[in-house]
Amino acid sequence: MTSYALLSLLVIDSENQDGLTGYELKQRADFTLRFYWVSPAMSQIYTELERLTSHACVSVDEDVDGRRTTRRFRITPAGREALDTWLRDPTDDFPVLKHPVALRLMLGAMMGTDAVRDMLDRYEQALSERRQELEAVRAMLGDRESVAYAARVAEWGLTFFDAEATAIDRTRDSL
Amino acid sequence: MTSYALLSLLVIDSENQDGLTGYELKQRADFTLRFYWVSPAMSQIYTELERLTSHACVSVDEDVDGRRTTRRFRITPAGREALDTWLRDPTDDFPVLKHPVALRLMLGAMMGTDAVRDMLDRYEQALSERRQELEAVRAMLGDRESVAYAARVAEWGLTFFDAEATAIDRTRDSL
DNA sequence: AGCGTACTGTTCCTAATCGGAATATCGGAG
DNA sequence: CTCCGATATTCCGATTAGGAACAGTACGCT
Repeated sequence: MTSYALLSLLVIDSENQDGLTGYELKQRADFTLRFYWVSPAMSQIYTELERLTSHACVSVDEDVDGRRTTRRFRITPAGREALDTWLRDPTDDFPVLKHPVALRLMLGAMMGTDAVRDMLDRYEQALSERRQELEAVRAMLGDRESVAYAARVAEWGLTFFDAEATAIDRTRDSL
Repeated sequence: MTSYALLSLLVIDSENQDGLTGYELKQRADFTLRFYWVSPAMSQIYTELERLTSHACVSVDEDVDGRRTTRRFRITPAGREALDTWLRDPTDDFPVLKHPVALRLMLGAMMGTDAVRDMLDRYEQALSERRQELEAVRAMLGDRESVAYAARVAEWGLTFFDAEATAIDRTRDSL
């Protein structure tokens, strides 16, 4: 799955002819991918790139910058095709949510009402920070047609964050 | 993290004096834990139980049932304490969402509007099935005080599902 | 010029998690 | 008594997580 996520980052960047380094891919992942997926570990990015290269889904350019050589990766036509096949595969699986707050809330009786309230407050705070970050991404995308789908994904994320805020309020009211 | 999830299942079941087998834990996880976490693989359940046993957080009863011996696991006071310490730890991390639909939506321009619509329809369908399952769990919990927190977690999940439905609608309207 | 330091870029290591297949026993329907 | 589904555990390989370690680069500062 992660390989498709990386290919998608490479496609999105592909107007830029230079390609991306593993390091840059990590940065892009940290910037947007993390809102609806996870930002893969460094280690995984490089191993996936290795694999994608061996499948000819990405091509590598070795840049010699003085004393070190860095590698820039670009998606190949074969990579695009693999991505396209995956996009058309109708067996999309269901989203996975790992929610530490819910996990703890389950044991609210053991925590006590005050500790639950504190936890909710902390989560509310963290949530509003994330929301602002995503809002900034959304604002940056504007209404340019070329990034319309990215904007839709950002909107989706904002809807999710708002629902979380609602859930916090409802839970607090029920205590 | 998974070990705490298992401990929480054992705590919740602990009115029942018999304890649970690994298999039963898997069933409980499939039933509720999957809505706000993941249902761990068999392999992981047994390895975690092994580890928890070695840390004296769970105790094991070997039941000899005819030709085979099965093991029932119960949480120990030390296990409760470990769980309690974790519950009071204020460093709860942020929820992680892995959303395949959003990942594909990002490349909507490559999919084409029709394929995007189809994907949204399929997700809407899958979502309503999940919602019904969770609704059934919620109904089963009723308003008994002993499961009030589980009910709150279920409500939280329903709020999430409703937000997903909203996001689907908004995305569809924007196409 | 030399120094410090933050950033860029890659590799490496370990642990945790995933996903089921394989195995084997049990319990009940017919 | 036989078959089949449920119970129970083990095993395997692959993927994912999370950073530390290492090395070069860019840039401001004195």
